[in-house]
Amino acid sequence: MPPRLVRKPINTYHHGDLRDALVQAALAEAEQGGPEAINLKALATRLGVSQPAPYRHFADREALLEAVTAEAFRQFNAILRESIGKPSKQSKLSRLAQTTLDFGLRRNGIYRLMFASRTMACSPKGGELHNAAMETFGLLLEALEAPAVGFLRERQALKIWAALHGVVMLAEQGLLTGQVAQISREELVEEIVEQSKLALSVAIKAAGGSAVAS
Amino acid sequence: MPPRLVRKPINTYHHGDLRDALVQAALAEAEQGGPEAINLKALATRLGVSQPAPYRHFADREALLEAVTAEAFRQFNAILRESIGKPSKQSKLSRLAQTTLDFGLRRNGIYRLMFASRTMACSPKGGELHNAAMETFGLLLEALEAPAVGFLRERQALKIWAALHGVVMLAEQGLLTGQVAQISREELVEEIVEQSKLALSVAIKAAGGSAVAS
DNA sequence: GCCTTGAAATTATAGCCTATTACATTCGCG
DNA sequence: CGCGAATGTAATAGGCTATAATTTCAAGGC
Repeated sequence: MPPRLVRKPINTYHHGDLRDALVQAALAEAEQGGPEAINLKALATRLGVSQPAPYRHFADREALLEAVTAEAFRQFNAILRESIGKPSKQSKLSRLAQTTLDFGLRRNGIYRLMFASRTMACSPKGGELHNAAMETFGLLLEALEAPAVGFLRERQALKIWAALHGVVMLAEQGLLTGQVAQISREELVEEIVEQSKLALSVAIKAAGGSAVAS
Repeated sequence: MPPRLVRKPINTYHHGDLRDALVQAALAEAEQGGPEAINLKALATRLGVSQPAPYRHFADREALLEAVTAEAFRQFNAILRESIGKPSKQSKLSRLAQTTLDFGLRRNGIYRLMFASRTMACSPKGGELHNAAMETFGLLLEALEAPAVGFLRERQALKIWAALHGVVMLAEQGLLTGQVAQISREELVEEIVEQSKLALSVAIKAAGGSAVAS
């Protein structure tokens, strides 16, 4: 990304930084209502420009969504990175997992934009968005401190990712309520983390102790 | 559901069974393109009625989506029930899990309608849709053949559900590809199942052998 | 058999949103 | 200064949801 220069709107005709303003405003909008809450007309009006103005910067609504999603990933990855960076009694994986849960619920609209929208599903495999998501996965992999690299570790990381993602999505859909017990989401995530660590160490031993890397 | 009577469209003015026809047509549409592919105008035209005709049977688009989602759950639950019913070398849980994966990918549009749409998220807790989803969870609970009932079993079932759901969603988003290895989704699901069964038996032992039903 | 009644569908229309086209304004570089 | 590219506006088309007023039809009571 070329650093977009920010100019003051001296005269009202040219906004000065409409592109970024649109992305930020759309992100704020999506935070509450998710992808479907992003309305180009409303955004343009709010930013004080005419309705077609956004089309100077984005080919269509979908293009704006992509830019917003990219920005969302930037923020999310930064938050994750910070969470596994700071020293703590808990393990890196546990911190990353809890941070993901918190983000996924608190900022659910943005989370859905990143992990449950057509924008991502339709994004090509080598593209910016896919790479951003792979960076997220990379952080999870990093947080999964384990002697083994390669297959075993990566498979376990994928399983953790899936479980974590599933908890967030089910919780948001109101489906994480057991019939017998009320179960705390944080506890559930913690169990997933512990269970996964255990399973990985067992798998490593089974694969032959120090003969790691696949 | 009152059994809706099916009449022959002798004269073209009255369709005769528009409500059901709409649900079925919408379900077919969603199968490919998901919830957002459901277009009342197009459905009406295809069924040979005017655009406003659907509003005789559904208050708005959302109401149709709810009916379609309910029908989807009916089908999904029936398929799951069948999968754990038939005798097999594999465990019930394994069969249910693989069936879910298959359904979630093959009929992804419908799956998203059930588990990743605003329709479900906005549906009230005691309502038809929520109950249908709880029935799905009940089948998972049933498939998780374990001596323990209560907390332990339910928590483990929720973790499995989340992991399974996560695998389907991530796979659909094209995010289930590791950096090192190509991993089969079926294998991943199988690992989740095995790992979960193991964890449950460990937890039961730790909780005090036969002193089940925490 | 006719006539009332209500369900189901129709035509017409309004409103919102996306998107395009043609025109206007401004920036900044030579 | 002046010109071209970038940015914004006005006008407009097209699609989808939804509502209002009107029409068609089946069914049952008298």
